[in-house]
Amino acid sequence: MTLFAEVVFPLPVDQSFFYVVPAAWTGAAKAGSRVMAPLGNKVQMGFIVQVSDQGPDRAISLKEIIEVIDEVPQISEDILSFTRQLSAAHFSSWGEFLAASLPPSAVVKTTAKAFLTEKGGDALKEKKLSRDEKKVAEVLGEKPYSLFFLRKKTGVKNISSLAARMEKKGLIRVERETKTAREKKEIPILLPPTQLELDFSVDESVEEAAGVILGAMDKGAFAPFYLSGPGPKRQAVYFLLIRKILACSKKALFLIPELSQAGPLQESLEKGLGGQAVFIHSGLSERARELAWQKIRSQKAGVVAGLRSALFSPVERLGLIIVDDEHDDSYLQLESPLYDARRGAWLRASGQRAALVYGSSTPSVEAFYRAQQDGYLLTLKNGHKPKQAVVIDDKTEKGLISQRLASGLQGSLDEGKPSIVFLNRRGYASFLFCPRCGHIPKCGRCRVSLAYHKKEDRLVCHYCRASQPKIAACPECGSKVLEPGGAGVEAVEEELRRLFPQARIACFDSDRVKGQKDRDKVLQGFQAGKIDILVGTQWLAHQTGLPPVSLIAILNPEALLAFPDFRAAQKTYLALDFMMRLVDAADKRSEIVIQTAFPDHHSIRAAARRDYPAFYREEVRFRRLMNYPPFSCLAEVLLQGRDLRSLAQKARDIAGCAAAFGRGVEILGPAFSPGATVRGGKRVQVILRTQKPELLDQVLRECLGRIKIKKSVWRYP
DNA sequence: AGCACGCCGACT
DNA sequence: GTCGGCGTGCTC
Repeated sequence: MTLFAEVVFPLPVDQSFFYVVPAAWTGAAKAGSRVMAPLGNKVQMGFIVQVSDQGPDRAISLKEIIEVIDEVPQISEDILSFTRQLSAAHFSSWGEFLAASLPPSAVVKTTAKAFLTEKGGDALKEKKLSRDEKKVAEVLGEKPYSLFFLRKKTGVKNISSLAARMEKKGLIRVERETKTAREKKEIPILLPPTQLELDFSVDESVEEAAGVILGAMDKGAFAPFYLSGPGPKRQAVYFLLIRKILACSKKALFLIPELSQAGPLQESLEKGLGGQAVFIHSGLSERARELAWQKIRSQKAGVVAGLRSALFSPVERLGLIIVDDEHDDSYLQLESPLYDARRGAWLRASGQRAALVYGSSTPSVEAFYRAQQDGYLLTLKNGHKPKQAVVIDDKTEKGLISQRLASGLQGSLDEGKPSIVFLNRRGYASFLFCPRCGHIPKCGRCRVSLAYHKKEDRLVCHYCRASQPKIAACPECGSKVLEPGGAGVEAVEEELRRLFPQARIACFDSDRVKGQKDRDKVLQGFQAGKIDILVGTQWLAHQTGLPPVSLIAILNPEALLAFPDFRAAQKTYLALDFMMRLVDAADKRSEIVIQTAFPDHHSIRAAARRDYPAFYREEVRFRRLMNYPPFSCLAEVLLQGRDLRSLAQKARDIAGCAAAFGRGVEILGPAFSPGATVRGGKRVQVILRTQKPELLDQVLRECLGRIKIKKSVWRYP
């Protein structure tokens, strides 16, 4: 009897492949085993996901598996089933998810090394080679290189096909070898100076919430919860739950969205649980990562904490998954394999009959609503009211920095305390305009206004990053003056220097701060008190190791409201809340100033008062009125491609397919996606909306199953 | 992802 | 006319 294996590969391909299992391997070939199998003209590592005596439905000639690597399957049933569901939910590669659940050493990669042949050497001497061939031959003349380095050294874009052509001609020889991941340098987490743990008391609301969850955990069934309340109180609940998990020798996963919050958690996990906790993050060295994985796989880690990818840790006897700061969109992985770790946590917890606890002090509207409706919301008492912000109406002020803010900054300077000024706009001005004819220089490709960067004296397109020298005169009417509009961080920095010539001011944006070195230099300088005022974009707020400061100023947060996204208000609220957290709560004289043209918008007003319920009430009203999630189901389908014509055709195919479902499916678009051009490709978006989630599932499966194109799908709720 | 095949502009 | 650029499609 012939045995067949269905195999998936860690490639960005949402598809499985069938192979014949040779007699020699029939014993070892099991679902979850790693195999080496021929794919195209290479041998690739893949994962068996199913073994059966039935081949595929369609008649295709099958190849044989070359080798079954594992005697015992490396991937457990649980992980197999979890990743299959996750992949189906996101139209994302199953094989890539499986690779994510293995230590780097277990992911076999094939690398190609190129050697110059004698014939190639002769051809180089005799100058018989084309421009690119010559480059390759010259580089390989020194010594053999991998294709990866060959591309770097020669700058030839399509190096693999060139190498293949040269190999055919006998100019070079390409040897393939299987390799495990290469060594990486360790990046330590910058710990912020120890902050006072306010309000860590276990009050009755903490005990009550923990009691409810513990009760559900005792039953050993899947149970979701949403823990709404201040951070320290949530932390207290989490630790009660974890202690219980460890007591009955089960395991817990603890997810956080970003490294910037990792420091304190890592500390308290290590302090509180000793050797039981493993923290995995992107900064770990290969060796440290390997050790962590060994500890997880030998089931010695009671708690695995980390960012979204920790979700794939192969822990058995999983009893609890914590997803803290649920509102944070860092739970979305935007590169292949695409997924939403919040949805993933739900799938994994329900598959392994574990308790699931989402937590946040500023929940996403969709999740909060659902928790309320389905009766799994647990609210923790608010402790000390956090510091509120002073809101200044921009329209009544002249200049970039209001009187009120200037005096606040002066106060901080006088006391020798640090301040941060946020403005989410890079460069000096977001556009230039001609005061005589009103012309605004635009990017030829993206048709958006060009930003002016004064330091480089250039015009830059913030969409496609193309830049050009500043234009001296208006190209329309020849006027010699072009005026800046829409002030950016550079302009704020300039204005601050004018107002406070004696102050030490630095600017933190992606233009000025490039790479780890710059970053550390500025942040360490700020930590050490060598900078009085730090000006930055929102990027600054997401850095690890920022010390609490005595004045936070936020300029024009309303820019975030302009995004064409139904969650714009929520994003604005979250961004404001996030920046405001950096204020030094222990310093009674510290303050937060928000300068805005929309002081009455509900997200700005509520954020300034740190009043999430007020924001939620207003936002839910708006969502209901507009029939947005959570009152409908919405999927954003994003298509990527270089050729606009075929892109548009496929977008229309999808829209047409969805239209066949009739009135129950609302189709918005196709339209160009905000974000326009990415890496030489255009993006087109189709939004589908239904009332019932099952219908949306069905439509997506039907419409996206067959149409082959690089796509990403995000669903709400 | 990697690689082959196929179609268009600038060169021996 | 070819070379080589990129765009499209396939890999069991």
